[in-house]
Amino acid sequence: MKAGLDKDIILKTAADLADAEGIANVTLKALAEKLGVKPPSLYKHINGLEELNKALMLYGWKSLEKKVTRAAVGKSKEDAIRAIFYAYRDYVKEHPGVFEAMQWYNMYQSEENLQATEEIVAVLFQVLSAYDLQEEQKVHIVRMFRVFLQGFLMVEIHGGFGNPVSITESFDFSLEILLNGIENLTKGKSET
Amino acid sequence: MKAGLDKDIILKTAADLADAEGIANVTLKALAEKLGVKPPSLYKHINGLEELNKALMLYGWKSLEKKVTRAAVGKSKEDAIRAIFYAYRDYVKEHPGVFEAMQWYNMYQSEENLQATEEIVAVLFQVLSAYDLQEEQKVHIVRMFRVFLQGFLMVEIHGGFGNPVSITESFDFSLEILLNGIENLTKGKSET
DNA sequence: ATACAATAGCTAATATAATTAGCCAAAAAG
DNA sequence: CTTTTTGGCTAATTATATTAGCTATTGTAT
Repeated sequence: MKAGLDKDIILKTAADLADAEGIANVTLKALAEKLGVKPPSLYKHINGLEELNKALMLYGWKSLEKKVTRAAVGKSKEDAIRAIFYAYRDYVKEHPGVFEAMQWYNMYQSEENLQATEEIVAVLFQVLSAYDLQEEQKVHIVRMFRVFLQGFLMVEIHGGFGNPVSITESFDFSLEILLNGIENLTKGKSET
Repeated sequence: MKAGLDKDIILKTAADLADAEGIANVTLKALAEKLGVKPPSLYKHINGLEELNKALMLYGWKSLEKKVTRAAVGKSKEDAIRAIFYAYRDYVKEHPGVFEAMQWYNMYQSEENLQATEEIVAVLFQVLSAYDLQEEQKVHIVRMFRVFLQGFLMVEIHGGFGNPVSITESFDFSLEILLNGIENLTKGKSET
């Protein structure tokens, strides 16, 4: 019997599985079972687990980029940045497993990865263009945003914050410090 | 023939292997080979790969804590924080594989992990005690430091920064923004 | 409609790594 | 010197990924 699979269905199912059980539990065995086929059948559509995970990573960056871009439409400066941060966090809470895949492949420097994140970096640069900043400063800021978001959300989705203090408040608190930092950069300039 | 292994030797060897080849390549097969024994022999000293990785994680947090604490001795406020950040980054560059293990297990919320990181969190709180801050603010700040360092270093050791702009400058830039943010918190207070 | 090509599933087999069972010699303890 | 414990081993088991090769179904062109 033909199950009518294709790469897209497999990817979506893998994404669901990852979100529900964690990326470590996305095995070809489990995936095949969920799809009602035997593991070798998957090879007619994908080239193995490695490729599947990469596809998941790319899929994740694309959806995240879409969501983040939409969130920033019609907003500028701090409002835009806040919207982007919240959208990012929302996405990760909805898709923790896909985010894990994004991080996992992030660990290996690769052309694919750079391309996958290129779009989202471009959105950030665009927002930063409203500030009076040097190019290098923008690079630093984008990097700072990136590592903050990745670090924070990675810890959050794995329940790594032990303290009872509100995690959302920590997120907001940190975000305001970062925004303030940017604000002060431009202020410092005009005062000389 | 008895090879004279013990848990400590195994751990150190695993740490070296992790630093040289990445945590994903720390297999019992590779480790056994490096130690000149067969894989099953390792089970006389450790309870499997899972436990070994946990031990590696704990070992990492302990050494990091030692290094970080030493770096902060005799310094206060911003100087202490800068010293801690640099020490942290140094440690990770020296022991990227062990750091991966620390992060990996960080992904699973666990009592062990909370205990392992407790010491280092305590050091940070101690440094922050020199500032006029509320307890909740301190928690936010420690979280912010933590996720920034973890995020930044994870990306850095995996070569994830594509841009030619200096990574050290980005690190310093971000650090100053965080320090500035704390400074402003206390300023805001005294002005009311 | 019918032949035929391509596709998408399958079973069986192979490879790698972790782990367990159970043996045996070396070391340590009395 | 005997006995016990320990730390290595080989052999077997499990789990997953992957490959090889078979076959039925689907789609297509005459």
